[in-house]
Amino acid sequence: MAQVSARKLQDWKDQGFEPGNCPVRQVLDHVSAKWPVLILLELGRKPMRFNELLRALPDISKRMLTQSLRNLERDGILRREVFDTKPPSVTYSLSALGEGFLPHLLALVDWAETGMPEIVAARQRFDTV
Amino acid sequence: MAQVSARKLQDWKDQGFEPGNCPVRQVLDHVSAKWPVLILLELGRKPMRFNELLRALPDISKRMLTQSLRNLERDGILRREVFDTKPPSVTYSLSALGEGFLPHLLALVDWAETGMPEIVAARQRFDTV
DNA sequence: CCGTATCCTATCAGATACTG
DNA sequence: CAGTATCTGATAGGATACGG
Repeated sequence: MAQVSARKLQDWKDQGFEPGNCPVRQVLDHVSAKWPVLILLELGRKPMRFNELLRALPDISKRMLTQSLRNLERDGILRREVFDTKPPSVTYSLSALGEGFLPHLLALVDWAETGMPEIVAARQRFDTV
Repeated sequence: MAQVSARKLQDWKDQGFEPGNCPVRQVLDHVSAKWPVLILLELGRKPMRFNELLRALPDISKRMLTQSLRNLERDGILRREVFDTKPPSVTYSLSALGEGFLPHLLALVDWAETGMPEIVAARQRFDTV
């Protein structure tokens, strides 16, 4: 594993990727930020409409929901479909790209859940010193 | 996969996990933030000293490096060893927990790299509309 | 060498009010 | 229903200077 990590980093540096201009990091930032994670998990269950998401995520604001959805849509991770009914309805769903991301996200969440006891213990040790 | 996602979310809600008080998210935030990702990738290659990391990550500031290292140390993801030589030296290395995280991180990076062409295309479509 | 302390700015994110 | 606009407080993050 260390070798993989080492090779990847070297590859990037060979290509002149400074952390600042790395396109991968931009995407990672979008998907791993506060709300996008929750949004993607919700949409992993089923496609949803705007206000449906608003209700499912109790303490998100409209502003943040809109912004997060736009970012994810722009990156092609989710799809936005407008039905010109009255009143209008808009549904959001994962794209193929988004579906491909979900397993990684769940694996990460699993890792964090599994490691929680150890992490909590580490924190207590750190804080009491 | 959708089922896994659905069950997980329901489990959390049953346990009264609001997004705001979710401990998993705190950890995820720490490891997925701007600098920690790069730090973990570097330490995935080999243990490193403070200034060594500073040189490896060209545009990080001391302040941010210190802060990021402390967060990761507090969560027990990396280990900090002080050798009381003169001048003093401090080395950072991944803990078992950190080693366990690395594969997930690399998988995510891989996903992002593989998907980049599609993402770039999606962005252009989005921006030209 | 390995940090801390301070200051200062830019961006993030919540609350509120308004629109097609 | 599905947003946009605006204002404001909180937070992140860079630059610089200093200390053990």
